[in-house]
Amino acid sequence: SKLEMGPETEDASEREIRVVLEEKALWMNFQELTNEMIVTKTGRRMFPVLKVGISGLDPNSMYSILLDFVAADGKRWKYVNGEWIPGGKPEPQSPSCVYIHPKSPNFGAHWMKATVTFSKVKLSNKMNGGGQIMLNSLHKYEPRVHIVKVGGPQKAISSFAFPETQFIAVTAYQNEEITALKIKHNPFAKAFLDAKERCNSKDVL
Amino acid sequence: SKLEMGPETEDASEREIRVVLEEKALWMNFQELTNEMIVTKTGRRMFPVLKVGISGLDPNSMYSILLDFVAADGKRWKYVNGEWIPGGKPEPQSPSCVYIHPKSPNFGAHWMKATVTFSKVKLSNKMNGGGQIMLNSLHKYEPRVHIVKVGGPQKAISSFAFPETQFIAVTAYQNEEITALKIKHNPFAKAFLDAKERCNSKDVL
DNA sequence: GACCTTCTCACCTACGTGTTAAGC
DNA sequence: TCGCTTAACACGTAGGTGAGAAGG
Repeated sequence: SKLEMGPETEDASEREIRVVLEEKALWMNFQELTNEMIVTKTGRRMFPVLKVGISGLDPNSMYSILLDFVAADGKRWKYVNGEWIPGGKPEPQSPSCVYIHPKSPNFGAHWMKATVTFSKVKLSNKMNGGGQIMLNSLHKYEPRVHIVKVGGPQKAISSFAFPETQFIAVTAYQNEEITALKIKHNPFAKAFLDAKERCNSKDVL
Repeated sequence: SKLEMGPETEDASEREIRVVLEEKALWMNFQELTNEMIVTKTGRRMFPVLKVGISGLDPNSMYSILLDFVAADGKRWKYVNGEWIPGGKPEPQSPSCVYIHPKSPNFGAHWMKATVTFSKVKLSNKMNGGGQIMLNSLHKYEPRVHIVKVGGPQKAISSFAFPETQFIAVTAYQNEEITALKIKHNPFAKAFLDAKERCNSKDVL
């Protein structure tokens, strides 16, 4: 299912819904180096995980929280001599499919009482309708969160983009500094952190 | 949070909501032997897992699905000489706390499109507000599912009990036939299934 | 002693990592 | 060759089993 959007924040009128990115410092460490996210056939989780704090909802109304990825430019990027350089011809990119946060739909009170975490979204380079989001490898994307009021008169959608979380989709990491940063912070990559530590203690001996 | 119930099926009027137990044959294997469920301080999952098919909801209305456990009798049971025998004095038992299915609230269409599975409910013998359900060890219980319409004028609750799924809460299995049946069917107990198989092949040698 | 509960343990399921070599 | 993708792999996280010994 795709989401065709008009201009952003169609209905941030009366209440002023706010969505703020969490762990911004971590994201900026990656942004500095130009962030990369692995895409695989079966889908790969994001790291860092996108987490947001939400406020300004009606506690008693029902909302769904959506995540999609906007092509930051239509360009194909290439990593040469330690640098990302864009291809010249921007192709038109349609917005990605939409990931629906698994706790959707739920009350405004639920979404506001704690950080909303998109830990389970999976990025793929193939379309295989298992809830994964298909992206084009070597293209740049910007995550975007949508808040949709459900049950009521519909058409109340607010959208929020997070430039700090931009990344280039890749099938294998290009910048080894990105790899090192992922290993340093992602608990699931602990095996490789341990390996590096063993290496370092060898150097000392 | 407790659920005080009047007579069952307060509002099964116009639509006739139906809730049917899945994997009934498996449940009856356990029922035959008098089923037991482990309770621990931190909470233990049920096996078999309670799974139900739901029909007759309004696809566009919002419902929450609840699970609780009714004390089948107030009696304390005892396993002696390979048999469960009840104690004489039935104590009054209040209904258990309520487990809210994690996909609640959701549309009728969602609940009806696939089997609803309570795999994550945890049974405990202590009260330690982490979403676990406290039961009294050595007492007999009957699982019960409630369907609550939310958002609307409330007070529309339908309840369904499943006699085939009755069990006695225990801190350690009493009937070794129950243990064997659990090991046979629960993938998480595969270690003990393998051990038994190694044993059997030894016998052959 | 008898009965029930608690804790630690080995052994699984299930799956998230980057690495590496092979494929195209 | 080169650039990119794929699949198998070792090694983690995270947590669900009953066994068996210890506790009350």
